[in-house]
Amino acid sequence: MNILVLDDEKEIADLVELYLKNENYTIYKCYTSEEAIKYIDTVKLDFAILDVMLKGKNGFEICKYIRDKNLTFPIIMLTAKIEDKDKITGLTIGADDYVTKPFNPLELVARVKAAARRYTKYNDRNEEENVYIDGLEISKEKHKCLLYDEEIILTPIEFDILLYLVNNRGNVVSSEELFEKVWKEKYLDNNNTVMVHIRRIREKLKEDTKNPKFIKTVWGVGYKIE
Amino acid sequence: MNILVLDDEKEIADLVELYLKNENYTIYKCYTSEEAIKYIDTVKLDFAILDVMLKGKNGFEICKYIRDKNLTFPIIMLTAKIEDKDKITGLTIGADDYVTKPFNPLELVARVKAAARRYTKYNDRNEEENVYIDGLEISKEKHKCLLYDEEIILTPIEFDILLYLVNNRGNVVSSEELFEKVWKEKYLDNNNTVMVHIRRIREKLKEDTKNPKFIKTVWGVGYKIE
DNA sequence: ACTAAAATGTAAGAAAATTTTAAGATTTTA
DNA sequence: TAAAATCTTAAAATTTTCTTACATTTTAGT
Repeated sequence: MNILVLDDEKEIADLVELYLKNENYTIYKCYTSEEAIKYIDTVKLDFAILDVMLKGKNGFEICKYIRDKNLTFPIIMLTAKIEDKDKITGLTIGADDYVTKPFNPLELVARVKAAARRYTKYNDRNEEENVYIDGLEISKEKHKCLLYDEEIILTPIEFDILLYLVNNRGNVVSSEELFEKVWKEKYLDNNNTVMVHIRRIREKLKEDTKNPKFIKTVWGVGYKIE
Repeated sequence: MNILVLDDEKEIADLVELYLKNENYTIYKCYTSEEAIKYIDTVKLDFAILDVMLKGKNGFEICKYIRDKNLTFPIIMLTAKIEDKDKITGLTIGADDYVTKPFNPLELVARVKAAARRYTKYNDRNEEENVYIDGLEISKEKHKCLLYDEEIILTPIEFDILLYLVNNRGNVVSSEELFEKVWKEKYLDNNNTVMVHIRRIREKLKEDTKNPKFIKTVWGVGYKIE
């Protein structure tokens, strides 16, 4: 994840950088808004942490610059502890959260993670809500799976696998692809984890082992639902 | 879709307008409640986004004005993070959802879409004052909970959690969502606060621990009431 | 302002359910 | 028929949820 960090107080920028690098994020650190704009224009950023009060342009304007470019990644603003809370609200427009100085770096890290989590959640919400296939009905919102109107209790991973297959109805999906989409991590050695899960899903869907109705195996390639 | 946007902070109203126009909605933007009332009286609106705290009339009164006219389209309220919880709860009555400032415009767009979808799906609003589920009766107005006609004394947080679950009957609600809705704060690390409250509610509802009747846990996802 | 009671939050270990692993069995392909 | 791919199974490892006790905060009454 590429994170832009902008603060004209060198110590703070360095501190933030130190803690975030520790979480294996890539940091684009800058002390002036000019540098920040350069990064915004050239790097594919995933997150920004901006100080509100800078010498020249203030952080709010950078935030606005980002939003005006229709970039939607999360932004956290750093604000000095001011009495006037309305002012904070005003200055953090378009941001996702703010942290008042002085702050505990660990709290900042926690907020970064939380904002990033929320962002991916809202970004993934693009698929259709309900899917029907033969006797199978899957409701993403209710997190429910019905087989001939009878509820089938699936575990989170089982549900995600079935949903992915159903969303790619008609296409063959390899174990590798399934793993990377559901687990959201790189597929390394050929563990048969996916296979075991497929087995359990078939079991719960009361599939005929020799001739599955829903999840078919395409030999040498993967699985598919027609 | 015609959306009314009311916020006396010009930047926020403009930002919201920018993002919603991008989704091909028609925006009626205003900075004062007077303008808003003019639009409400003259335009056939489908949605409203209202700031709770305005200089003159507050957004809640506008919300009430809309509901008193028997208009049932969805309303999302914008609230500052700082305003105290009780006040927010009071002020968002009659609204469908709220978003705390600062917010990511993308999140707002997602919530608008979700509220609109729900609205068109079931056009009957969840406006009833009392909810009955099996032996459980919840009176929103009286802030009371009856189990087989016997009053169960719930603390404010317990009541809010139960109410939220009941209002989302049939859907699974994650701890994270529950926390953000009830506490109106951003959910950071995995605290088990929600879990402990669920436990206490179950206890008061005399749930069978191994097989709860009302609040079911959906493993890896959250809780739900059917 | 002080105190007691109630409400809420935190943390740690127990319990429950899921997920991974690994090894042997079976099926398919060439 | 042998090799490759997939399936099956069960136990081990991990994750999530539950429970409990206690700490802290808030509220209400003097």
